[in-house]
Amino acid sequence: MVDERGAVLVKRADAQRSQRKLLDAAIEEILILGGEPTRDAVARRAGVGIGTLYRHFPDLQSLLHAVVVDVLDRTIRAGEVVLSEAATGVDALRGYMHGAVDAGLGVVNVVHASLDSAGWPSQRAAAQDMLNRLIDMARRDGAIDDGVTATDISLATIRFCRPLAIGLDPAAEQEIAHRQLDYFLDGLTAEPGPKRP
Amino acid sequence: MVDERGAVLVKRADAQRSQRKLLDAAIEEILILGGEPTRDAVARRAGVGIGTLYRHFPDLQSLLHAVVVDVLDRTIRAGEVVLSEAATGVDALRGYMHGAVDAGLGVVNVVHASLDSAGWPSQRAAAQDMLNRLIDMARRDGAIDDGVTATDISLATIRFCRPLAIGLDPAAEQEIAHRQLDYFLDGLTAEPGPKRP
Amino acid sequence: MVDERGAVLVKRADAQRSQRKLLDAAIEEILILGGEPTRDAVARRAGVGIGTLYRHFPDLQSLLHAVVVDVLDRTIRAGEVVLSEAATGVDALRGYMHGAVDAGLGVVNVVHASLDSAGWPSQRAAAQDMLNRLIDMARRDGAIDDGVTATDISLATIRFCRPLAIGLDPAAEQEIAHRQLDYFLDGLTAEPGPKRP
Amino acid sequence: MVDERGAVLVKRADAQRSQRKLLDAAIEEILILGGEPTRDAVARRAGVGIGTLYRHFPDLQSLLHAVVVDVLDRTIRAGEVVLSEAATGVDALRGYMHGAVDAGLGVVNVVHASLDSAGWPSQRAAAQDMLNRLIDMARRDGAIDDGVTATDISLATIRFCRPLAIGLDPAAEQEIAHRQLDYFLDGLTAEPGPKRP
DNA sequence: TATGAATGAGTGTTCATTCAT
DNA sequence: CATGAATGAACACTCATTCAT
Repeated sequence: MVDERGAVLVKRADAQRSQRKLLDAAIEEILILGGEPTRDAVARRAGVGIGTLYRHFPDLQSLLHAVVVDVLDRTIRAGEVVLSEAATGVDALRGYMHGAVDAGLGVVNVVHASLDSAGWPSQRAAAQDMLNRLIDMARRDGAIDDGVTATDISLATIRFCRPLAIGLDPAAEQEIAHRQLDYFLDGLTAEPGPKRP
Repeated sequence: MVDERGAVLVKRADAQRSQRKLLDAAIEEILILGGEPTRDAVARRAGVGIGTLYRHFPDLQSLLHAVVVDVLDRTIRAGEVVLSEAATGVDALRGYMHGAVDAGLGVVNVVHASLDSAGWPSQRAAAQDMLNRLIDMARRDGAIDDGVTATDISLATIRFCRPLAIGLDPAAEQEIAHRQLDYFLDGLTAEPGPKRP
Repeated sequence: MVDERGAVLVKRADAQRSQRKLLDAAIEEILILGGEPTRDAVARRAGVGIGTLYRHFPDLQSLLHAVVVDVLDRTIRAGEVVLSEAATGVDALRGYMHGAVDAGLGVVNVVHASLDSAGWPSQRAAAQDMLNRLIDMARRDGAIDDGVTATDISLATIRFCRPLAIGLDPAAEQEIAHRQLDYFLDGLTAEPGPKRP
Repeated sequence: MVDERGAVLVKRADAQRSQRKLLDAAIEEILILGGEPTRDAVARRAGVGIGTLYRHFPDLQSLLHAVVVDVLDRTIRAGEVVLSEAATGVDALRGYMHGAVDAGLGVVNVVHASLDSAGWPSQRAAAQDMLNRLIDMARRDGAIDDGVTATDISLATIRFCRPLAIGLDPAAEQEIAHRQLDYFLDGLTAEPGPKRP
């Protein structure tokens, strides 16, 4: 954290503060808007000039990318906690997915579309790894079917994190998502029923 | 259908044709864009002037409203068919929801957000009624829990009709939605498991 | 000028008036600025909205192109007059080039750079034709050397129409250009001297 | 060159190096751009911070001024060489003007516009003096008319150094300029023809 | 003194909406 | 009624300039 040129480090602190403010502002805007925010709005909410936003994130891609990385990081950390604390695999799975919905992972989805899938590789790998351990744990308990994959969890998490976009307030969105997720998890851990023809 | 003033009838036919063209154009644009289309694009696709669009749909609300009504009508009709043909309540429920996903009911969601919930009352009632009969049928079979409501079905249908917006092609979107919906329906018809704390 | 649909023709009159105003405004701005004008300035000077400018000239290219065509048209017409009225070939040549400087043909040059050379083909051909007749006439008089080409006249006209860009007022610019042009024409019609090594 | 405070001297050497780098960078940018460069581009090419540029040249004027002085200095030196080596006044005149075109004196013109004419007095005087000696020499040979002034040479040099701005590559620009300049010089040294009415 | 992050005014461009024809 | 030209507010982006480090 410390190198020989003190002045440079001080500068960086300033920039990091701006970046953090911009990131938080972007996330808030995305959650409020339910879509891609305007640059002006992000800068205004962050309390910095529009030029500062452009210095840190020269195009929309880089801003959205940073937002995704930020939210993924938090989600992965939450998943690790769940893994180390949950009594059973099912508990862990439930804990993780509900946690993701709570964490506002939905932000990821809003920005997902515009991003090249090749981005944020380390987060992607870390998430994949964590999910595999989650599923292994649940399988060892005999709780979930062999057909369930990490991708299933991943995509379902994305689905239940997305806003329904029918004008609901955030609280209602959350409540509905959790209720629907409970049914989904019931299905995941139940005897498989008849499938679609 | 016929009155004494021929000219007026001709006008009306013209207007209806314009309206139909605008509606179809709006739906196509929404499906292509995955979001709210520009007025110019809708008018251009419909092959009418922008002024004509504004005459028929003075504001965004009225256009989106008309689109929702149009799509809902088709969905309800599909639900009625399922109701009259399915052997069991569960079959009917599965048939309806998978059908909705296939039917691209997703269009409704895209436009849902901007609409006041008080709109399209007759379609809403009709849909509500149909869903109630669907649920009653399933309950009589003992297939679903008492806690499941028509609103659950409604909101879940919306959820599984939404695009994940992670850059998937439509075919993949559909496949994932159906797979996830199967798990959800399993959960709906299974013994309720542990819920979120 | 008249077709079966009156309404359309009336519309076009409006559009033509706007286009004319925009063209004149663009030329004035270019002459004042000595460079590419801002869209806002052109629209403001023309007394129309910025959107109107974009409707008529969706990009800078099309506006500059239209300006070039407009100015070229006037220059060619002036050249034709000179051709039909001048007593000798040298008079015609002098008359044409001084006339071009007076006419503010310089506008052409400012915008020349950004244009694909393939543009405005008919004006180009007409100008070429007129210049050839001008040169033939001067050659028949024995006034100019065989080495002088239409391209020489063309490029020299451009040169002497360009502003010196040293902060002179338009009147001084014109005076200097005419004075320098006189020397150049003297050289064109004189015995060729020693050339650059 | 040496005073008691070594540190200050070191600073000064640093500053001079920065100034030289900035000047060279500005000239390069102007030659590449064909117009006024952005400050960022100049600083980047010079390899210094934007703040350093502003320290040395607080406003555009001072930067452009320094560029002009720099280029004029070189041109005057070239003129002196021509004066001392040319056999005749006409040769000297031709040599000087063609040399200026070759030297890229055009840079001066690009920046001329924004400068108050009162700037760079010593260079101006030196140039004036040199041109006067050039003209005197040519007059003594009987080669040029009494009407030709130092200002004529000055302004004509500027004219033939300016890019035509019609998308030509630098080589073609140079060739055309030299060719046109030859005709101009022919005119300057010929019997005056009929002038513009 | 050198650096480069922050600022914000200015310009380019789109698009919803109005209105004359 | 249909048409599409005109309008201008909103948003995207650049770049000259200041100032904290």
